[in-house]
Amino acid sequence: MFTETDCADEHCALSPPQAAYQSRPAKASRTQVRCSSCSMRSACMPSGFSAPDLTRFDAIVSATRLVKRGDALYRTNDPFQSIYAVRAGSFKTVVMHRDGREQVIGFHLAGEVLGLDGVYTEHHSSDAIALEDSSVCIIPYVLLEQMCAESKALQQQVLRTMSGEIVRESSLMMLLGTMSAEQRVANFLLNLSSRMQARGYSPNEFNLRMTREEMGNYLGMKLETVSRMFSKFQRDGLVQTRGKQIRIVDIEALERV
Amino acid sequence: MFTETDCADEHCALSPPQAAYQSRPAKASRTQVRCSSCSMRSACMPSGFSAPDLTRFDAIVSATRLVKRGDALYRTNDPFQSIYAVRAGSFKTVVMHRDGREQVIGFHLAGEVLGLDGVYTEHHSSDAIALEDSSVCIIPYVLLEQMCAESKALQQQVLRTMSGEIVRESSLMMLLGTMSAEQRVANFLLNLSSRMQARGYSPNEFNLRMTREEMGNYLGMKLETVSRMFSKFQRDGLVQTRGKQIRIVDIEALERV
DNA sequence: CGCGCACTTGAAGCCAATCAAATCGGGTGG
DNA sequence: CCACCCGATTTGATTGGCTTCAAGTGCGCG
Repeated sequence: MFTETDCADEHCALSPPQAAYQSRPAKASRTQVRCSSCSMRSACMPSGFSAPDLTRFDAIVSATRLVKRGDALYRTNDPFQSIYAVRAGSFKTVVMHRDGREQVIGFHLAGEVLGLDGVYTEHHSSDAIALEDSSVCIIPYVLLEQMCAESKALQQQVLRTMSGEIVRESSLMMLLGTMSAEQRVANFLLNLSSRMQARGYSPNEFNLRMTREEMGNYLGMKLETVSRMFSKFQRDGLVQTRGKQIRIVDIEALERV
Repeated sequence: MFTETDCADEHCALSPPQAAYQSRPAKASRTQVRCSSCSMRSACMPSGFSAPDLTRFDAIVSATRLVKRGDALYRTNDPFQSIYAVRAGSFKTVVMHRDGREQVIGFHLAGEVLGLDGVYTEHHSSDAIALEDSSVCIIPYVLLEQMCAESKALQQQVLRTMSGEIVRESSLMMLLGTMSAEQRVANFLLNLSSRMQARGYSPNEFNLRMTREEMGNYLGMKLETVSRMFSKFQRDGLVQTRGKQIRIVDIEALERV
């Protein structure tokens, strides 16, 4: 929900280099962006918004921010002020263990929301790192809260989004708690595939924006194991990979794993 | 948040058997219960509620329901109508894999909320099973939504609760993704310990309400492994166990694991 | 061109799962 | 009250899957 994109870019790096990327702390750009004309809108705001709702919402989402590959949108313990919608690019969110090991909580594509973890304590409890040069819409939380009191549709949407995050995390726990390495990787690819499809890309062929290690940190396994599973799927004719390029050859077989 | 208990019972089974337990689908009892006089209130509604807020909230939480040990409060795909606050007793929430393996998503003690997963699709995405004879406060979601539009404090509280659930699940993912069996069990005991303490019980000595298998399904391991870790901690003088009774002897050592 | 980083692949080791058996404990019926 | 039963738990022996360690390859970029 809540994203805006006026550029129909390739969901990879930001399309034209309209401005030099800023380093943190970055000033947000105030170029007029509009949800009403955003190409991510269908992914971002699943219907139900009336025209006046949309107009009001446009008003509070007046800024965007560019985040360079590898940079943080926010970090653990940063004070919570806004949630973000990915306009273009992609992010990972990560929680760190004291010993340095990290668990990737999620990968976030264009049209998805980031930062809801901060509502609880008013501080973020994870790091959000850009996997590529990316841009986000900034949604100041106090304004969102305020608008929720005024618009029933928006309130419902916010609650639904939060609940969706809870459900998403539940199924990741299922994956981490009960599945074999092979099943985890298959599951991961299928999940990415359907999300790519929902964004209008081919579900069978796309680019992985994260490293094997990041996938491993997401799936609860080592990068070598991820690599081995990719090789195995390739041997068995389920996928074809070349580095970060992936082509899903036999989606049904992948589902049966 | 949102629990009520007028009986200061032993956080285990329901205190006096005031009524025969009903089987599902159960009619909710309409005995007058009040958040304002609820012993779980501090755990349930972390301050910030004005007197009028509280009164209004009392009005929508007018019913409770008894759930017998082993029975479901709701099941996956049940239509979502209410969220629940545990008044007395305890629950597990579970998601099932197609092959029958199950992942326990959480254990819920008195004063904790259940059912937020249902907001997303208007159907529950997990089963909630009572670990012992328990009772819950029923909070009809449509009324809650409505009241959220009227009370800023309540709206904030609901959003915070949801966010808290997201954060809680994140740290469980961290556990499942990165920790050894030993660390998982230690972590689990410490977590329970602090929650018992928050409820006014001894943090060092309490009853485990779930079986070894349920702990294993929560921690992503087999019941035998859970048992072995308990034995190991006992050998090393960190805890003493006798069946479901547990006494934490060396909490610092447990934290260092 | 060559450096560094990401990735692949092989071999060995280890932790947790599996299989198996014994014990405990609570509840029941004789 | 006691014998018995069944589920829960503990413990041991073995297996297997994933990690660890190590070496080598591929590739983008300065």
